[in-house]
Amino acid sequence: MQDPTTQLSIAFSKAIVAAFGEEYAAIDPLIKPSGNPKFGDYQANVAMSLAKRVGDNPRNVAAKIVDAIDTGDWGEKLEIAGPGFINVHLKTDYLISQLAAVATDEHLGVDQASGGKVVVDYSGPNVAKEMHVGHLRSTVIGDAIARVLAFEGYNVIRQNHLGDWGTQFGMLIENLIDAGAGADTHISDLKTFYQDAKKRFDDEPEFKDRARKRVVALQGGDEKTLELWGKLIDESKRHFNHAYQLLGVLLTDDDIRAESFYNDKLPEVITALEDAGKLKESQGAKVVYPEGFKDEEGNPFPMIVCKSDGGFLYATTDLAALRYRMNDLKADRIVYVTDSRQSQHFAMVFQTVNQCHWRPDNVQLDHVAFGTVLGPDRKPFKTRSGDTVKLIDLMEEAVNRAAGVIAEKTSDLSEDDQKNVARVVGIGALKYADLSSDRIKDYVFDWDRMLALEGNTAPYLINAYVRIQSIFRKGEIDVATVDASKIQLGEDAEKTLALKLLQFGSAVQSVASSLEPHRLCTYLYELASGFHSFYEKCPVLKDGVEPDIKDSRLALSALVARTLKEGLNLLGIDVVDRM
RNA sequence: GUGCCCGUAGCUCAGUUGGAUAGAGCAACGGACUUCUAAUCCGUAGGUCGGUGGUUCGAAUCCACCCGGGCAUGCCA
Repeated sequence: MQDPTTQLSIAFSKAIVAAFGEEYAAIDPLIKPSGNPKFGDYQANVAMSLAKRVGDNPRNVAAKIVDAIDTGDWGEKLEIAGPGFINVHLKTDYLISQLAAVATDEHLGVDQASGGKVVVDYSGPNVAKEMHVGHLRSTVIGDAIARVLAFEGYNVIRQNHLGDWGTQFGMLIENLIDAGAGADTHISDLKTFYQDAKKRFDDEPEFKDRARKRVVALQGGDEKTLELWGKLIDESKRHFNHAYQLLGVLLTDDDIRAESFYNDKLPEVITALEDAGKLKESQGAKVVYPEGFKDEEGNPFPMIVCKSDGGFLYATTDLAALRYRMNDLKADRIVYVTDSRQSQHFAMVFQTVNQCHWRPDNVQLDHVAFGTVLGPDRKPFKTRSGDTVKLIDLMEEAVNRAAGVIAEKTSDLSEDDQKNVARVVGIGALKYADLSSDRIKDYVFDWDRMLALEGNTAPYLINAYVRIQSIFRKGEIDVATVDASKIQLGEDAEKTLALKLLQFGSAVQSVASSLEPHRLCTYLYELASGFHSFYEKCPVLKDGVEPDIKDSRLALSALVARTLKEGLNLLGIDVVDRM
């Protein structure tokens, strides 16, 4: 379906062609929702920029567009204001028919892509290492992006690039053996397991020696060693899946394509680079020189793909993974969700596949970079003792703190319900805090702020949803019985809400193209805020409300609830019916 | 040294890719509860958008140069 922005863009484009000629068909009419109601519902800002091209003053240009436009069933009134803004007042009937169309659309007015396959690479924890706060962002942001793209109609392939290979596995396997690796061994705490192995590797020469030999055995494909290695992976997956389940992300074992998956493809990468004429030698290592990268002396800056001892590096693995995703998975777009410290690395990897002409023209590569989670001291978030914060601990604390907030409020919820609300609100708050600010920036972690009922937080949004559920519960009304075509927009608060509801599609669309989930958060916050204003001003069930007004407000509320629920779902956040 | 990113109210953040008087929340102050749940709403106050130039009808947004801060900079990932 066409939202107002799309519909107006088409009408304005036609008017521009009618007024100035076919050569202006590609001009963007610059339609935006008006920031201020006194400037109408939407505005077209095209007249000012067009004025120079057609050699006329902007207000004349605006007048010609207004004369030529067919306002069809949507335009109530068009006004020219200021230097040449065209302010559009929409017909109420049009808004209502649009609301009805959105309400009957299972995608709530989100345009569906005509196919296309997108690989989203996210989370990527390391085997035998505890997931920590550093994994939160990749996992949460990546999951939201995967959900949004799937909702847009893309075929989304999630890829969890587990770190399951490398020299550290020598010490980890030896440590596992010493811990008594039996068939039913469980590692209760990955963090101490890893730290213990590391400490022994540093302190015990005998252990270090065994670890080195074990690496050779692993790389040589020794059966017993591979079995132990597999044990480590299974144990780690058990931990990861527990975290994913509590966090509520989509990742499953089927999404795992670990580093080791690419082991047998690494020699091909080197051969292919050689065939492309891009493989060079430098100080005994094999390297490529991606264009545009220079070292401190201004010389070409290498990316090492094969060490002087013959070993491969993560650049090699990433090239192999990229080739696999383009050639075997047939992806049209490949999205990497990692922290911004890897920006240069990915820029070099992407540049390399471009230079080798490995990337088909239609394939788009994106590095979705994000900043660091900071503590109150504005330094990377750590525990009091200076340790990294375990992801599990973070989630447990979120739930506990949410439970504390709930307990403060009087509530008739059962104990089980309270637990569930604490889980949904706590985890939702944690994820929303991570998603709601521009991902490229670092953000300051603050429990009180993310759990606050005011402001741009998950609890505030969930509360708006809960209030709507409360209305239907109180009125004993089945949501399925409301009819959006019966909506009336008599009050300003109702109209504001209606306009906001119609913008869900473009909000989702802008996340799909920019890969910035915070845009959806901003939208949902404005929607929830608009609902709360409406809730204050526009009684629904109270005495004295005419039946048709009541039905209208119920329909409006129902659509807000659906939009909030769907929007939060796209962010990977649940709702509850009462809190 | 070089490259990338960031700098907006006391604090935490938005700002729809160049549009109208830069917006929220917190904190401060003043209002609204026999309630469809006050877990909310309404109002007041708070700004040299790091700085200086430039581009143009118009700049927080684009370009240049500075100032601060973060990150990355060949054989870890």
